[in-house]
Amino acid sequence: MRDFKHSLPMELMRAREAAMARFRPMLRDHGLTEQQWRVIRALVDTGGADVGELARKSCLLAPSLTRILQHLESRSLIKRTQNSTDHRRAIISLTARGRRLFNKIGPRLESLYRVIEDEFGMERLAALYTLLAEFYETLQANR
Amino acid sequence: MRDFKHSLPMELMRAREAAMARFRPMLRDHGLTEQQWRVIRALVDTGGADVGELARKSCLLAPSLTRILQHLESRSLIKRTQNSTDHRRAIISLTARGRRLFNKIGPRLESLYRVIEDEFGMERLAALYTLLAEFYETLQANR
DNA sequence: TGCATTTATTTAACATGATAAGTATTATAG
DNA sequence: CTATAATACTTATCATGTTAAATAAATGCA
Repeated sequence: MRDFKHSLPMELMRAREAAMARFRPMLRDHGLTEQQWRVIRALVDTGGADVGELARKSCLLAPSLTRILQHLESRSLIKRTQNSTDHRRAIISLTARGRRLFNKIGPRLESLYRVIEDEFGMERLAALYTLLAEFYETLQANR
Repeated sequence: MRDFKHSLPMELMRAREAAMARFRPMLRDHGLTEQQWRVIRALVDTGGADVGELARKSCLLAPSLTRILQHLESRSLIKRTQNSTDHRRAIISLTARGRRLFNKIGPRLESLYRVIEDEFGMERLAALYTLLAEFYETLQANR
């Protein structure tokens, strides 16, 4: 059998964890988990979206997102607006406080990311991005 | 700011999830989570190890591993043997039942893995492995 | 030897991951 | 127009992720 060390899901996880270990402490200093941050960032990107779109953009399962939104709402970082044409959907958007938090954290995470770019090199990083995107597309196409 | 879609941790996660989606149903059919399977596989690889070594080999945090071992022990898939020289460490190993389960599932997962090899191509897969390992090493080295 | 320190593992507490089931709203066939 | 199916979330349940603290055994040093 193929060596255990060469399990692709494990390698993907280890690489991801090595990167997240750089980012997580700063998020934690601001009382955010990485998942909560993904939601906030998706809301900045979209300027407001329903739960389904948010789930796709932030790569979260619907039940997880439901809990995270409840949490963020209790901290007044997001707000819900009823969609007038479809009452099943609620449009989620950032509050002013949520935007302020994003503006404070975003640049700091960017600079941490640049350190990684410097260490690993832009070319290899780009190559990695390409392979990952191709891998994902291949597996989705034949699903 | 860099496009949200190009967040490396997200891309790593998406690629991993695409792969795991192929494997998870079969594990589930046998009542195993992916993490439980990683532990079983690490035990086959090592032929028995203490909790610390298992945590490293299976990429699990110690608290998670503690719970998983309790679970696997209750299903009689693993057993604990006291280390006579160091009473803090218990050596974990598979039971006969655990080995039988591994022998049943292992080959089926292997064949699923070969499908991915065929779809994505051995060369690109090897390139991906290499980049992932280099990325991990780079980030660990400068930690 | 005796005691502070380190190491190995477990507990605790809270957040998320994964699957199934429930609820409310909208779309659709007849 | 209405019963039915599909859609969009939410709840429920169990397992794991993450951090901090607790416990117990082994080590190191005065």
